[in-house]
Amino acid sequence: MPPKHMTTPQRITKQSQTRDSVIDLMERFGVGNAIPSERQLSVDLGVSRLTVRAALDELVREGYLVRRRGSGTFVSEPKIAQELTMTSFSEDMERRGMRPGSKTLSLTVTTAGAYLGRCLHVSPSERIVVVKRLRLADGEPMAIETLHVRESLVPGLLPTDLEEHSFYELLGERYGIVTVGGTQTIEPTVTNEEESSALGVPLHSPAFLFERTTRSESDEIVEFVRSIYRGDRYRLVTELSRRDRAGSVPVFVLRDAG
Amino acid sequence: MPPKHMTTPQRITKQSQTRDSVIDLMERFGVGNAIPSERQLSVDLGVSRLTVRAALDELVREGYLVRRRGSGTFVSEPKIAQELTMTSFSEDMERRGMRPGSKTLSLTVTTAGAYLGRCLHVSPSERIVVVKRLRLADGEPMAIETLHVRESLVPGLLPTDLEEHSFYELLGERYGIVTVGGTQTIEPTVTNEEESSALGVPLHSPAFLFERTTRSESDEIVEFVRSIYRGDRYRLVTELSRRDRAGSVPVFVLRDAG
DNA sequence: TCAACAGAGTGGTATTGACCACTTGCCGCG
DNA sequence: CGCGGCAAGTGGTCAATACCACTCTGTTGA
Repeated sequence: MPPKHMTTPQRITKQSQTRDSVIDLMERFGVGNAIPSERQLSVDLGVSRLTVRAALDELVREGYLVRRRGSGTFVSEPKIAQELTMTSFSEDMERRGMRPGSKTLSLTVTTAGAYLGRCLHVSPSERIVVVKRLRLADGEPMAIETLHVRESLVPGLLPTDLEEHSFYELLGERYGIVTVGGTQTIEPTVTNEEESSALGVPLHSPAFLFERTTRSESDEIVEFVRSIYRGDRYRLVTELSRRDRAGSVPVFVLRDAG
Repeated sequence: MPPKHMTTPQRITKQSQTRDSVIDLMERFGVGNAIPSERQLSVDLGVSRLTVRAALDELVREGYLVRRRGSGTFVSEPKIAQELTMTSFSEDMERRGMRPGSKTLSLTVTTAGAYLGRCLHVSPSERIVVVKRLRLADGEPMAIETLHVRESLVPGLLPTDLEEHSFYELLGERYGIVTVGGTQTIEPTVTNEEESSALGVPLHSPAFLFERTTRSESDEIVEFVRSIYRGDRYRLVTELSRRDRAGSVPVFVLRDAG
């Protein structure tokens, strides 16, 4: 049964190959140094300068490179911040050079009910797996994550599975579900008794409330996640610009303790 | 005395002219309809197709247009949300179709001190104007804004000035200071007694704390603003995507009351 | 010795031309 | 009447080329 609607979300284009080559070069040249000029890259990689520019444009937008007109294109400081994009807690922590941890507080199965049913686009009577996890960075509690997913999507899911793997890895490797996008909302909130004791912060401490729904390739809702992030350890940082051409990407910054 | 370092932040390029033309067309064709094809635009506007594409790329990134391969480029739903970019409260409210308001709570002059001096890149003994304003939308309090700016930059600033004009308009028109960018951080917090009574919310209500420093053309720090936004009326919304090419721009959404 | 200048190199913008993959709707065949 | 396929039109990608404005550096002249 061939897929009727074959989407090619990750087509191999010269631009994406160029992007990857440039990323290699960035590591080789190191932070603060200039990479070869656009014209040079276009010769070396055998693509047109336009293609090189398109690839560099991306990397500049994502903050990996800085252009200086008349001077060159330079590798920028590595961000100690998480882009506010589709990354898992585990991936994020590894990028920061910290040891990610996950402690499953509970794993229960209930029916969706009205609110969850609407979030997940399923019948209110659908059986839903609810997993509550404590997220750790170098052993310190950083966030509480409550995951909601249809039981039929992840049969046989065990609490220990989630302690060793990223949930997105599990979805992709064991269940063959590829996530492609989602919507996330962020609000300020305060911790309740349960959250305070789990996170080790005073009662009613300021915190970020993240709510995220994730979609699969076939545009189905895969999960609904509700996360509480410690407000004393995280902040959002945005570079602003007037009538900007590039479009800055906010980053989610983990602060130093104390 | 000619400026030694003449920057041209807003050069007139064919791309920007094309952008403006397309914005006109968008309004003429209306939401949901397709604008002329890239090839057609390139003929009509007398520019190359790549130039058209570059202009459309921007508008797509900013969410005004949606491309459908093989079909056309369509005007997307107007966002009821504020991009997390360099816009003033007044501009933002007008775009939402609400009546912006501003009530100056206090205007004092002090010395910068250690912390403010660092934020504004001035001596701790520098004289600083501190303005505390209540921001209203259709008469309802939405945020408290505390503005810090060097007195020497804005001589003769009056409380009433700020009730009738956007501060950025004042800076540009009366003082000849053009702002070009800045950095903004966002944290969760709770309201104190003063903030609660001014905003009309219970004590210790969740709120967003925005801190923003703004730079001028000559790369000097112009202002430092600390704002408290009601957490029950605002939320941040982000569209997520895996390995996205476009880079999604988070938006700051004003929720319905109640 | 030092300042001013010229040139090479860089990113920024723009054009023209071409091919591919996809969507859509029309037309003709069964 | 219904269905399939074909063709036109669309956005997506890429090449080769040209010129501009800016930065930096090395040379030259005072």
